[in-house]
Amino acid sequence: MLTTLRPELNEKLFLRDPHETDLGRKIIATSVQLIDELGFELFTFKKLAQQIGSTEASLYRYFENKHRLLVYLISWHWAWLRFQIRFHTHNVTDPHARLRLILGIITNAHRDNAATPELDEAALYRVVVAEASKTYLTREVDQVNHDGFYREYKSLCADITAVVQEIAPHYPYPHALVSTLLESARKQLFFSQHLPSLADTPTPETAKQDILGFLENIAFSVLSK
Amino acid sequence: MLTTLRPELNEKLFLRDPHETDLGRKIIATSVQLIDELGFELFTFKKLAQQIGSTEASLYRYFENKHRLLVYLISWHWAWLRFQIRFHTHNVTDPHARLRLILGIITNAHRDNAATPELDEAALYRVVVAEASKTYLTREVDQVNHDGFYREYKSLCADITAVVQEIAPHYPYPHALVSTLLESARKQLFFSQHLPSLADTPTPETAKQDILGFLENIAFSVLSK
DNA sequence: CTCCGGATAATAGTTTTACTACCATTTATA
DNA sequence: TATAAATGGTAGTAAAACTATTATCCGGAG
Repeated sequence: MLTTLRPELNEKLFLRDPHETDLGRKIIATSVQLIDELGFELFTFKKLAQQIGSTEASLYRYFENKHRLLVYLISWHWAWLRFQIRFHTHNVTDPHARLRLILGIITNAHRDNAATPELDEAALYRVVVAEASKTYLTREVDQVNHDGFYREYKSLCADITAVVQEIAPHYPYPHALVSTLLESARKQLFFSQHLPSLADTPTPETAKQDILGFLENIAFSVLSK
Repeated sequence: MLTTLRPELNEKLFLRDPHETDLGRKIIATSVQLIDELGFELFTFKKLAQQIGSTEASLYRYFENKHRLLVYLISWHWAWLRFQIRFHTHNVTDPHARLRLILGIITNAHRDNAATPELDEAALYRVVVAEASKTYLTREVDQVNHDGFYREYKSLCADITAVVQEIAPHYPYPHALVSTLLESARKQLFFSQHLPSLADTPTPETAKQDILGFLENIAFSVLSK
């Protein structure tokens, strides 16, 4: 099970595989907690090292810098989403039903009963909502992209795009639609928490369900034409 | 004309009004150039001061920090968009035509013939595309929002939402739709330039037109139900 | 005209972050 | 057991983000 939940990420994402060592696993688990708590800007390798009981230099042996660590964590989440999608849509033949399931998974509106022992999955999702855009909103996008660091996200989009194209083979914007749905799922959750006048989520309790309704409405309106 | 193009921004956005002094105007004009060139992370008050021929301490008299300066610049853009929307839809009565015009304006697909003497409007738009999310993806969102720093963006959304509600009074997600369209306009342009597999823009030349088509397709599919 | 007060800008710091070079220790293997 | 390779720890540096202090300008009161 553990192996299944630990997808193979691009090896360039790290200098040394954090899953191989005790310190490495501590880095992953503790950085999620700390970024969730402090936000990415205030998060530093020094604070992380103190929390772990290690030193800055040791952390730099695993990740080139804190941005690469963020890319690793976010990539892990995309790979994990992709795994969940494959798992839950495994024997669903109707593409409409598949897309509906996928939207449920990407809005995190489904209940998550799988165990991820090394990682606080809820904390990671909060980090994804607040910080994921920062993985590519950087001057080094093109370099980072060229090195294949966004492979997980692009694979996830490609998988969902295939479902969209199965539903509507002649729809002209399948890639844009999928990336918009993925981005909007996170952004609307962020807005519902911090800038509610930009969202339509009356109560925080039902926010994820409301967002799911919104995304389903967009997807199926657009694809049913 | 100049006064019209210089909307009243929230006074809390700055410590001293940059439009009142020579140095202030230089800060605005030069910071747009520098952020466009370096990206927000590598942009510093020291570099800006050197470029202007001033000092760090002087800049801190105008803006609390570089993040507040970014919020100011981005707010200026939202206010400017809102002005353009009012100007171009002034005597358009059909809400469908108005929304179509608005989408053209927010994708920057329309030709801009207005003069903005103090500001390189094209450079500012590139900054908006690459950096706007960073104005709210910060630990201080709630504080910054409470101080009214996102007023311009929220007013812009509110104006467009009103048009949406005129078209479809019973559509349940007007706020989410508008913020998604606004966010997607920028993000799809970014993707078309840096992560093209997430967009549907075959050539860079037609990117803005393609994105406009995508957004129109979403908006009118959703609202025509 | 000149002296004074307040506003503005420049100088020269401090603290923190991001990173690096170097040293010590442990572990794996010949 | 010897040794080198891997791992971790120490002690820096350069730059960024701010800040406290000092210098300069500028408009009015005497």
